Amino acid sequence: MKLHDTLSNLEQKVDVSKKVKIYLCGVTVYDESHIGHARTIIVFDVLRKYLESKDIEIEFVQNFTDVDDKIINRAKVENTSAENISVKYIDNYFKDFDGLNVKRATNYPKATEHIEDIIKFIEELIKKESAYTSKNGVYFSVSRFLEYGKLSKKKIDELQSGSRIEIDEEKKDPLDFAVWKFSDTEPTWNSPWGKGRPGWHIECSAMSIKYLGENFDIHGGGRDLIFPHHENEIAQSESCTGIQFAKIWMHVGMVTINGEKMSKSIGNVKSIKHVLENWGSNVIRLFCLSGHYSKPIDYSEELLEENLTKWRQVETCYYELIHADSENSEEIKSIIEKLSTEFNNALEDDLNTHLALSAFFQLVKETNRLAADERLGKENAHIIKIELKRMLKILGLRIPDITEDEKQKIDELIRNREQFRKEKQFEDADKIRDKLNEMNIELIDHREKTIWMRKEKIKAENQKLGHAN
RNA sequence: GGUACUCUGGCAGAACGGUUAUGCGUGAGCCUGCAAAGCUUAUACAAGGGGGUUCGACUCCCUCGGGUACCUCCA
Repeated sequence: MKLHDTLSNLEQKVDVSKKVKIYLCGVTVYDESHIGHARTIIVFDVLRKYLESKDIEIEFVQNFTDVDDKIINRAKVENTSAENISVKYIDNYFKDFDGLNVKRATNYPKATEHIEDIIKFIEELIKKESAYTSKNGVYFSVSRFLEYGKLSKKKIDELQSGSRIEIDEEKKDPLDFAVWKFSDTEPTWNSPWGKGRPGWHIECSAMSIKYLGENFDIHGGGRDLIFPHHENEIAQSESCTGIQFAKIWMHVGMVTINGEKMSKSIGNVKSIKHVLENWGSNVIRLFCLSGHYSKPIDYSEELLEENLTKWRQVETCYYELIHADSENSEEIKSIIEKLSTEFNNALEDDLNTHLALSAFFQLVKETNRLAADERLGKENAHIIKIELKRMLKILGLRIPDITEDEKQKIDELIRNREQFRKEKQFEDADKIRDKLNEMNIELIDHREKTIWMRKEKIKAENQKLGHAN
């Protein structure tokens, strides 16, 4: 598998001959997660699920930044402790991302639980004269790391001239950044240099190296983290270990609204809770995977509706497969193999989820075509179902199981309806159909038989219908 | 101002130096008691502008222009 590496600006092969170690910069837990976070995390979820589908072992570490000025400020506003805030939003995080069907990471290290590791890391930096103590804290000395700027392709002198950073007289160089900030307001920890708390960048260096080693496979996050966060991580880590930090840097594009980045200050943030309630995880995942991960994607109701239409096709396909009982009439294996290969090749080539989805939808279409023609045989359906399920799993899409009880009830209602239809008592037949619709069961009348499917309830769709009426 | 990315049909969006996918939408039709869903089929002068390289460029190069992001916290 190849991935585009921000550092080298080239596609790099992922070494899958042994366990693949991935570190993803998670969220700062001071507020609800939004669709932008969702995109990044869903992209990595697919990366991981794809590799795992090939029986490659993955170690996936994603941090929680649970000590930060924003958390502290929020705590002040809500008149509570920083800890309460972070606990609340970590809880919230899992609600959101379990809802989005994101597989849990191997480990979710928190900054506050790794203060000792961070202190050790800083000690090492000081020993190597890459960091120094000043009045306000311990700073990383950018000038000591000659390759500073290599990730973001920035030149140090240009950074300085264009710098909007307030000049701190205590810093040797305006570009130097804090690895430890002195402070007396809680939360604080004791350190050899004084009471305070860690800077933001240092936690990721310390924790990624602790769990994944000094040189691991993939480090990722949103594009907006390239500078300064990831640039600083490289500087700290490579200064400390003397060897290459992450092998591949993978960055996910922003989610925009009307072409603008989502941000609190513009007030255009869409929370995961909100979109999950209105559209459900399948539609959101399709939306997030609809373009190449490295490019921006624009959030709009129209696009979500488009993805809802597609999702309905997938549901139809799935239920057609379940109900298939015609004679096999054509050779299906070769086309499945072809689409399966296309799907894999797309993902192998820099995780091209858009092309992978093309292959996936071709499989869906092909199935629905056979079913419409009453040519979907049981054996063929079985073969298709295996492949469809594989793709669904990698994409993280899910169709809820239906219980035997429910099935029997539905089948009985359908039999009753068939009887009414035979007797041309259409009003009674339609009543049954309405009743099933209320249960979110939709009927598909083929020439020879009627099958049913359970439609996912999508609030946004119902609202739209409500408006139309 | 600097840096990076980006500019494809009504919309979304890929690949490729030589037939421009795929999906949505739209039109027509099929199926149906009706509907829904689905299917079939049709549909798009498509590549920001201008140069250049080439037998041939959407694809490579130059140039001008637009957009977005980052340069401060941000997924």
